[in-house]
Amino acid sequence: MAYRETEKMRLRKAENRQRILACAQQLVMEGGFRNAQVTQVASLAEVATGTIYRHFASKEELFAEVFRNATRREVQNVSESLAQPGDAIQRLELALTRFAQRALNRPVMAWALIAEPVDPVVEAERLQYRKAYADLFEQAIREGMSEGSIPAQDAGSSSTCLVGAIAESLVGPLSPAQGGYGEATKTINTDTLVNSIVRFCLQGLTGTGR
Amino acid sequence: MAYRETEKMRLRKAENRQRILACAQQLVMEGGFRNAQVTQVASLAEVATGTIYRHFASKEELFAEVFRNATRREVQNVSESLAQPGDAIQRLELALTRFAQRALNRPVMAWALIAEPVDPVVEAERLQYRKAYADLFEQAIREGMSEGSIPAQDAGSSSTCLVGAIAESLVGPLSPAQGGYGEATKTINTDTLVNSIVRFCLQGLTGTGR
DNA sequence: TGTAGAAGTGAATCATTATTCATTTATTGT
DNA sequence: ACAATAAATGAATAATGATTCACTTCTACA
Repeated sequence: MAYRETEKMRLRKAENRQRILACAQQLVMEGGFRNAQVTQVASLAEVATGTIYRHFASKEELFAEVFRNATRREVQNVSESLAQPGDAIQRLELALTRFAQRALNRPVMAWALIAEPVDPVVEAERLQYRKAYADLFEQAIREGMSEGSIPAQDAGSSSTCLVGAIAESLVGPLSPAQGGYGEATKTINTDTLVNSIVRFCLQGLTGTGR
Repeated sequence: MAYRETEKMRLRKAENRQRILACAQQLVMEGGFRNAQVTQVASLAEVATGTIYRHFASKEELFAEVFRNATRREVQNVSESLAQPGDAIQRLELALTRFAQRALNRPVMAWALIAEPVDPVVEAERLQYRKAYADLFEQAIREGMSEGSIPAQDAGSSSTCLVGAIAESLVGPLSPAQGGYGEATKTINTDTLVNSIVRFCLQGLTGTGR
């Protein structure tokens, strides 16, 4: 008798899987989920269409994983911002600012994650992902309430409002229908925009202008 | 020679067109855009598939019009709320409250208008529709700034934040993935939820708790 | 009643993509 | 080298649904 899966082989398979994911992600980054077809992914990854299905149960699963990966990084970033030193307000300010700036720097990907119409499985991921942000914010708000920097309130509702306010504020600038920001306008308005959003959000939380 | 379009005929055509629109809307109200196919619309309206195409250039056009109609009513409602007597804050409070309550009363339609993934033409309508709300809010904020009930701020950014905060707060409750609100929970939590959202929004604008 | 023109019909067609699977190619241990 | 097994291939198939169009039915008017 003969074939037994060897370490080398397991590694190669893992690499292929990774490459497929990376290529799928690249396509999303370039043109959103809409023009990332299985065939495209395969040809970019230099494998046959059928190979994709050796690694992923369906297109939806593949792209759900792409979504999760892209998202994990963003959530991680927010999480780290909220773990910096400072009171809850300062940390939330940092997190919101960084989130917005990162989105504006990778507009197509951000739009795909935040607002692009996607199929139901990916949409389910999106709901989770928004929930993940909201949970992080909620935690920070609770901490603020304990330490006294944020007045008593329904932390859950407030956190959802934060997510919504920032997401909506980015949709316009990010939306390809609007052409996104032109390169020229970009650097000029980004900071002002981010400032206004953050101001509104913090004020919504604290009831205090700065 | 013979046929000349008569008044009676023009009327009948208009009625058919209307009926098609109404049936399409009904389907959206029942199951969102996703399960509103041209064939379904035709059969519900008791016309042949081909007839749809006598009245609308394409499926996308048809549903874009459905979207516009549904939307017009909502925007109208907000507009009316903002035209009530009272200072800007009071009027905004009314508008936000009514908007949220109406959405929670027609959850499937609201979800379709606010958050369901839709094709690009309808998505373009959605952006306009969100813009329409934002514009109304922006106007009210400006009035508030003039009359002194709202402190100086970027009215444009703030209005977008309002739209986002309220939309996001509704997505969870409305989303069919979450099953929407169960009937039981519905009446219990609706008011609390709406209150929290509105509180956050007004505070975001004014920097003042109530 | 005849006929020119318009409206309505719905089965057939087209378009787009995801998915399959019979076949080929690679890998492993004897 | 060979047998046993797994991985890779990609053309063919399947599925979904929008759209068309040759034909039928209806309307208006002389």
